[in-house]
Amino acid sequence: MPSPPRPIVKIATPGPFAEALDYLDPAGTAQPGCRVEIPLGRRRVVGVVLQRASSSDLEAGRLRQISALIDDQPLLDAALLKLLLWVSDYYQHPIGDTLANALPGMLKRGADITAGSTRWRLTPTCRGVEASALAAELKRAPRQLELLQFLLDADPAAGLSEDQLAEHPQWRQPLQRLIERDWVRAEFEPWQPAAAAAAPGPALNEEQSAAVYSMLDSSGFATHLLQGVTGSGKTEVYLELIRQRCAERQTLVLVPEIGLTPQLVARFARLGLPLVTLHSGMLESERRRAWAAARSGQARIVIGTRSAVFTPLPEAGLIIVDEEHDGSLKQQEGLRYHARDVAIRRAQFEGLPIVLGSATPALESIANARAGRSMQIFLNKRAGAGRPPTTRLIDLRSEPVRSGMSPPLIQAMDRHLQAGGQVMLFLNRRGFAPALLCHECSWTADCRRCDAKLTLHARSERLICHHCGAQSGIPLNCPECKSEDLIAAGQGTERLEEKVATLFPDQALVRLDRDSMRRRGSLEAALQSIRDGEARIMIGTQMLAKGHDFPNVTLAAVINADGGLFAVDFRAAERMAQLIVQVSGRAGRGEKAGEVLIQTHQPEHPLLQSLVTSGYSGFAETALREREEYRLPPYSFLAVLRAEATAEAAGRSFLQTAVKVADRCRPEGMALWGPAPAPMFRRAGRYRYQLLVNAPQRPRLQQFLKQWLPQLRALPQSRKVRWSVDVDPLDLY
DNA sequence: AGCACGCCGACT
DNA sequence: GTCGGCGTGCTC
Repeated sequence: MPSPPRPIVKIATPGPFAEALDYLDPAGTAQPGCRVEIPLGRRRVVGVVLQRASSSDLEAGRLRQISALIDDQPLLDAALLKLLLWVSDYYQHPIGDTLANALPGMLKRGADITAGSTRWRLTPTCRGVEASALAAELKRAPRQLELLQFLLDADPAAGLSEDQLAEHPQWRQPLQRLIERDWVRAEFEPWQPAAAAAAPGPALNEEQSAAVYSMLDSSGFATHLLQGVTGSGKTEVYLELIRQRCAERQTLVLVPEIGLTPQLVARFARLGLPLVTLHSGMLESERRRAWAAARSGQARIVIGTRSAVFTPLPEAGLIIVDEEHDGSLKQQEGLRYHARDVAIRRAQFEGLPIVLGSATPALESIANARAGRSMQIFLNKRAGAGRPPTTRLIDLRSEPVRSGMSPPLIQAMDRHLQAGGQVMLFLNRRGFAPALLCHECSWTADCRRCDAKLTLHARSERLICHHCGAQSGIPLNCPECKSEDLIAAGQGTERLEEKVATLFPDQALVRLDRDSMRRRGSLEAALQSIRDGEARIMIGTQMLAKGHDFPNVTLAAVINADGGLFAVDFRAAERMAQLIVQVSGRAGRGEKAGEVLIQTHQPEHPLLQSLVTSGYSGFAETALREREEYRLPPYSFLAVLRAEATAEAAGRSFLQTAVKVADRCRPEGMALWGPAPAPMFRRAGRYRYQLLVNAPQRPRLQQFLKQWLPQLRALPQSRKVRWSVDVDPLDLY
């Protein structure tokens, strides 16, 4: 008689396992989406059940049993599991680690999913005793007294959360003693996400209403590309759409960096719906709580960064991806997913409408709209008083430039400052100067571990490598020829700040970059001083360009636009155009007319010309033609195989083998480019190579990767180099 | 990824 | 003699 089928579960396990591992579940209680504790080698780990099965490819004797069931209800619902399996498959990433990307840290480690929190409070017993008596009793227990004082200082109604308590050094032992005295007690409180009072917003203009109306005019899965110029009021369109379409359901809002957009969160709060945010700056317990509130359906609006695309939403009704072109939506290590693309897939699986919003959509998104895969909606008018700024190119070849500043720029700054406007200058290079060189022998200060020049930071008196972080002191004379004639070459924000300070000594100046904003709260302080009008001139990197609304800025200038025109990376021009448009969006948001100046050595460059004369759409037209001609995305589909090692040739040799393997399974029309040294060959002491796979269709690329990568994993060589695949790469370095 | 096993060099 | 370096291999 055949033995009855044994209850087997397929479990996604942390580790480099491409597939799920099989375990026995004799009780048969582990449902898909539940976490389980399982033995793996000599350890115990937390895995997630993907599937129940009645047989296994593995011989029966090698199967082990689940040690414990953690969740009796699935933590991840079927829809989310399906999405995560798709992500693992599409990005060629181990399933266990894919799921790890979707779960808050605490849940990954097996913590309980309580949609509430433990609050620590003083008991009535304690409150009934005089403070002096308490102190007397704890005379010989100073740590308990300190902790008690900490609790006394807290709001008695709110008490202290576990996290707040953990801020107190060495809290566990004294807390235990205080509990034993019945002076302190833990109370569990079911948590409700906050909902502010609903408040009316501004009335929509005709264009905004039309946008909302056209997005309402669809059911089920539909992608809407909302291309709205800066200041056109995209957010109001999102809010109205939620009000009309999604008030009874949950809305997921993805943003590139939440730290930079507290204003956005504040505006969504106006809906009067329970709202949570999810981003990396939160404490782990806060993340778990927000995640749980989304999963329970209590949170109706979930605003989060990249990984929030994996939040469980039992009653999802709408997905919004704001600033959909932004590169930080793509994860650049480990599971290299693009949150926008995953969101589109999720919307498709769950039959939801999705809105992609941007003033400067990714060329992929524009191409999708043209191909009829999404509906493109334009907001061309600035809402309120703002008018579009005038844009002018400054030809650096015909101007005597000093420290990056041309006379026409200086004159324009003078004019705008005299008129009471604020001025913003953009330079995508922090530090004082991007190179230090010897005037006598042309020695340059290079990074020892990278193929890069060290950046001179004058303020901190260091030479810093912006690629690996290595630092050294600034030499007084040339290490080669001993000359004292060392020159700081090129422009950084620090030097620009110094120059502008001498040109406009009476104007308050603020510099915004990673170096000047290192201290907590300094960004908020700087932004406030700009909004107050206290700062007159702002100098900064990208940081300054993103999303902030400063009504009194009338002049915005790009100090050097050349970087985007001749870079090795085919997306450099797109990024430059997006930056220029974002920068332009900073000028003239209030009542006064704005002006935008762009300094360049290539004013006649077709991409720059089309951008200035016909705006971002004109640029996109030109850029898409170029992409089509060179068979680049969105007219082809890419994957990069990267390999690096401390030995100089190991990466190349692995990729050469990979090419040989590919030749055996390469489908029609597929091209392999390389292996070639990465644009920065040596970085952080490792030699880097890459191999580009270019396919005419997405399914063809997928099919190829699925045959190719398992063969590469099986190569003995593959364990001697560090390698990774990047499907739909954004950066090619 | 972790963890053990195993096989070579410098120390109590 | 052993402590510990990190190469190699395995985990349902």
